[in-house]
Amino acid sequence: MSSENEPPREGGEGGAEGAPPEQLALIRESVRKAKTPRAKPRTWRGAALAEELPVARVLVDKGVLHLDRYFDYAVPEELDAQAQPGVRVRVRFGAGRHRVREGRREGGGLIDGFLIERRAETDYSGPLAALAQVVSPEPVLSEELLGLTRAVADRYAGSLADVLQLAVPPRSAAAEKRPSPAPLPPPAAPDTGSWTRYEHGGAFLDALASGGAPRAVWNALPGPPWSEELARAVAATLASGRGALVVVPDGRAAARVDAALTALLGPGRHALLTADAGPEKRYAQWLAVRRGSVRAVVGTRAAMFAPVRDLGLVAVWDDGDDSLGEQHAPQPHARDVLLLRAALDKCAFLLGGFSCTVEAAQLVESGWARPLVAGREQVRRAAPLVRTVGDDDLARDEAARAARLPTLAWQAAREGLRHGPVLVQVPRRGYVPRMACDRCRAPARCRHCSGPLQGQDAEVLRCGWCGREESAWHCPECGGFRLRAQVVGARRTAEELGRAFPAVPVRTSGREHVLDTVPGTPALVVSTPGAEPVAEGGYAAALLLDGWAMLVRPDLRAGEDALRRWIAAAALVRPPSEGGTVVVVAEPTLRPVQALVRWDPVGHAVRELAERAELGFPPVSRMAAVTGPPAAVSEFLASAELPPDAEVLGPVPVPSTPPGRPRRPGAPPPGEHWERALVRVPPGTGAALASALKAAQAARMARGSGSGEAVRVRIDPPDIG
DNA sequence: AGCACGCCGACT
DNA sequence: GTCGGCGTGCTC
Repeated sequence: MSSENEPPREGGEGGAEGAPPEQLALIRESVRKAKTPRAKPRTWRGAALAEELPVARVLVDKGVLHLDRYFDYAVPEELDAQAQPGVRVRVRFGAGRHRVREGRREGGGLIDGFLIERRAETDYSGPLAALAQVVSPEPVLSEELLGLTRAVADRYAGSLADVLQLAVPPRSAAAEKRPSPAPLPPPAAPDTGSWTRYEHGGAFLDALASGGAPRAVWNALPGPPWSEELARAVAATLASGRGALVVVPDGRAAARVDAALTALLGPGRHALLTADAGPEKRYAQWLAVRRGSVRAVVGTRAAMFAPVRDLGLVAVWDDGDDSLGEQHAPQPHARDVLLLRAALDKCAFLLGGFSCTVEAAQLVESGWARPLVAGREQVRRAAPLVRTVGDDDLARDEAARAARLPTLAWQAAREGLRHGPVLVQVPRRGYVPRMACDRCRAPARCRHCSGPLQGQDAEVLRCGWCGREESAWHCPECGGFRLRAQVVGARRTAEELGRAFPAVPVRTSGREHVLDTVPGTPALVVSTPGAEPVAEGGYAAALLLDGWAMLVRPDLRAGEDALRRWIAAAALVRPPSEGGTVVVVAEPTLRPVQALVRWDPVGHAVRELAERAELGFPPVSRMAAVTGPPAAVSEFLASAELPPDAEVLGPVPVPSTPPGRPRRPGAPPPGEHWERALVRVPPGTGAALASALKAAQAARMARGSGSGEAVRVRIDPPDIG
């Protein structure tokens, strides 16, 4: 545009004449201060400024550099109408824009941003640049969404720009052009349905329907589908005239809730927000929600930011599933984002699952949420019979050694197949099998560091801790020199079972081919955890074969995770009145195994929580990980003004990525040595820790690249040993 | 991150 | 008096 940046006419900008004089004066003053050689007042695009509120406060979308600062821009008159709070804008940003050549401002690339607010004046002392463009008049960033994203950025010591990238989907002009459908009136309140199985279940639904904001941790029972119960909670909230949001771990679960909502409410009352819809369709759905055409949302983790109007309920299902943790900075977890939403919007909160995380138990323990559980009688009626096969049983079991499967499992499979499908849960292929002595079953350990020896694909034994190769292993217990894998891959188990029951079809569900449902006829269904299909009428039996592998992981969550996966599979099995049986191959004395047998995931989580509190572990204490080159980490920690009772653990070296495997975020680049320190603060100090770390990051960025390399700060690191 | 500004030494 | 080296700091 040729008129851009032309020197102004003497006496100011024609169209701005009627503006309050002090506003214009301020803008003109800021222009006058421009460090141009022949400082003259300027206009923008040769045109006038907006009369009212001529300043636009903009969040410039430029990664982590600026952290949470806003920048003020002048609003040209022709953008006045479109430049509303919440719209996407484009601005010039960069030091280059002060370069003056032939009387024109140049340089500074065009950058995307969000218009945060319109103001009468600026507190910036330099000259304001003009908004270059309003990308679209759609106000995608509402005040509520801004408040939420800011709270998430604070909680996770991240930048607002990073969180906004997660919260606002990329624009699709085509989707914006299409009008969203007219909203439907609120539906009638649903009946209580199977919520009567839970103590206070009916009261919870009533509270939702009458506009209340109850908060509950819901331990779901097998039987009537959880998706249907969740749909009822959504319907009750809609009936109150408010909106509802449900976040689930994966597309399969979202499809189930979607189907349940359609069955209960008919089409048009809810949106499905998942990645597999494709960007344009997804944006159209998102817009329909933002525009208020649709009042309810079900989706995967990115839906946690969905701009539902007048939010009455947020719900999350199976919060122990790690896909509810965002992969992108600052890695917020859906459960915690929805906690923030419930607090900010003063709406109802529902955290449901067949199992129970320590975080969920903590919400109940602290009194913030109330338990929504079934009585023991209901549990006994719904949960299948669980039997265990421990090490002693295995040692005595000749058949198990010969055929990899314990006798009890064979019996359960044979019996189950007479009545319907049998589920076989096997470890994921990613789980490197650990090795043990073939004769006495003593685990094979590294002779240097006692780490676990693992069998690679290429038949090479390698220590899982120090990485050394072992070529001449022999058992220190019994002198044996033959090894066996402790767990068997899905394919081999499937083959073996198929041979044993030649008349029965074998179906597999896993990484590549995930089955959604299987018919209720006899079949062996071999599945990895999380990929179990739902069987029509329920499975007659389930064999959980990976107990050993799940429990030995050196992870705080190993027990909770194992229990969660077992219960998820066992919940697909018929009730005991129909002969439903589960066999788990794991030591019956272990706490998660006992919790499965008694079907008491809440009790398990409560005990775990007590232990974490005693040891000062999260989520009772809040932790943050600081990772980077050793010098950078120690410099960072020295410069950070941590809360007074913060405790620094480490730093310890970060294990480097084994060659040939993809580098995970937070792992050092090949050839570099990184360290990680953990910072721990007592309960209630989490916010102070996050803000201290954020401030230290900001200071570090401002100092520039000269004084050392960047460190990564991660609140609530998931993989602490 | 770019990118311009500025202080200081060397050269026409 | 003027050119240009890189160190420092800002981006509305």
